[in-house]
Amino acid sequence: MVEAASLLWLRRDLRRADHPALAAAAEGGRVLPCFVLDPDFFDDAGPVRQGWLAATLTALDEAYDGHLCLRYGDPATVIPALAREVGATRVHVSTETEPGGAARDRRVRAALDGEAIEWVETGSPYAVTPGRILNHSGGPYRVFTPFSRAWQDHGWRAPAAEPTGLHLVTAGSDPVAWQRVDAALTACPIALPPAGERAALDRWAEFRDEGLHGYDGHRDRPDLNGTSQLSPYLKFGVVHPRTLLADLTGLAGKGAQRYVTELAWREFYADVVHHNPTSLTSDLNPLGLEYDDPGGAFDAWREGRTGYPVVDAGMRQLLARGWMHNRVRMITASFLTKDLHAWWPQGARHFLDHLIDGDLASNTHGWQWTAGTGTDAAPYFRVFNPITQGEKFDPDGDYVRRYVPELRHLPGASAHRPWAAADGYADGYPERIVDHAAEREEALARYQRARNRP
DNA sequence: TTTTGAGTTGTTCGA
DNA sequence: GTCGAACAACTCAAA
Repeated sequence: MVEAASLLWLRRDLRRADHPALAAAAEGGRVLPCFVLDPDFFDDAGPVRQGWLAATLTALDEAYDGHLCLRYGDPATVIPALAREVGATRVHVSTETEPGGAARDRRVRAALDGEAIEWVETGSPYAVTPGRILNHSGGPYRVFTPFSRAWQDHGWRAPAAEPTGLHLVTAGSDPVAWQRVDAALTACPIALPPAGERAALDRWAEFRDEGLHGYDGHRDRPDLNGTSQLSPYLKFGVVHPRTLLADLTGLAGKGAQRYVTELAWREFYADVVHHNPTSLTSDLNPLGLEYDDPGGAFDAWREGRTGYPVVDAGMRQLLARGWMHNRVRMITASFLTKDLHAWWPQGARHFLDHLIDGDLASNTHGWQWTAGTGTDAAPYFRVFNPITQGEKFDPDGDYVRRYVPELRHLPGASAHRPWAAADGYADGYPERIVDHAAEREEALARYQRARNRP
């Protein structure tokens, strides 16, 4: 057993490069990098999210040259015990801003209190740590565009330099913990993207050099491969947004500007959650709408058999890939909230259970935006039409046919209207479970009633 | 303090 | 088929 001056407790910063907490830890002597499989987070995560974390941890251990110490248990017990075990006098972390993680950190700090072990926070998963961007009245922004301007004006630090003279040490991992990781890899029901930092940076370089130019025009097209596909890496901090922003700074063009704006959305929603933690589970702006329990219709939505092709393609893409195109996330979310009249947390939970990029703040507030309860006082009349949205953003029907084999016999855009084709239902595609025009009227009527209620 | 302009991503209808 | 107007009222941000 080699003693370590510091633990580097990794959480949403599972990388080596551009890592301020690693740099800070390295300055103080030998470093033990560790990760805690927290049953509160891990055990109920579902096989897809567990699988992606497991693959990421396996790659992380390689990135740290096999030095990653993995333990299973409550961090409030595990971290102080590990620090004692290796004689560490400091625990270095990146600041956790999400309410659940922040509460966990408070418990761990309390457990370290009597131990003469210092807690050091350096950096966060964001270019600008949530809470730093304030409006002229000193309060938080609740509208995206002014936030985005203020965030860009504020700017961010350059990427952290690679620490010199880094000396990593090893401590025994909990064998049960690695067994759980291996089991999660085996049990993962979907094909995962390549995990780890090398894969993330390669993906970024490819997108930056080849995809960014067409990003502004293609990002809304689920039939094309026009997005960066970096969200699963950003979720665990395998790549830091500041790394991307540093690359984007010198780049002109609408694609680069648009990509910066998309990163700003991630920061905006983290900021909104920082100032409104209860918005993770309830309406940011309670409207007093009447909601339905969609019952069996919820299962049809979940499994992709609503009879609306682009909705079903999206829901099946989610189950098959652990990922769904952003445009289709909005269409499917609108369908659940406006056509089936469900309360948004029911859908948000399903997304979070199946997305490998499931980010609590972005997912929740994406849903709240669609439902009309979130930021952006949404016009009441914003109800997506799943048919025209499909025809507009999947104009050749390629996306639908890719994920809905029952519609592969329908050419071009006709895949969006099987009811209009003589043989539209020949391969067993289900009939529409609701009439969109009627449910749109119902949704508008509910908004009207909520508005008139005292 | 008051006022003014704006608010990611839409749909439908009628000319 | 294309295009502009209408679709509530409200909240937010900044001058």
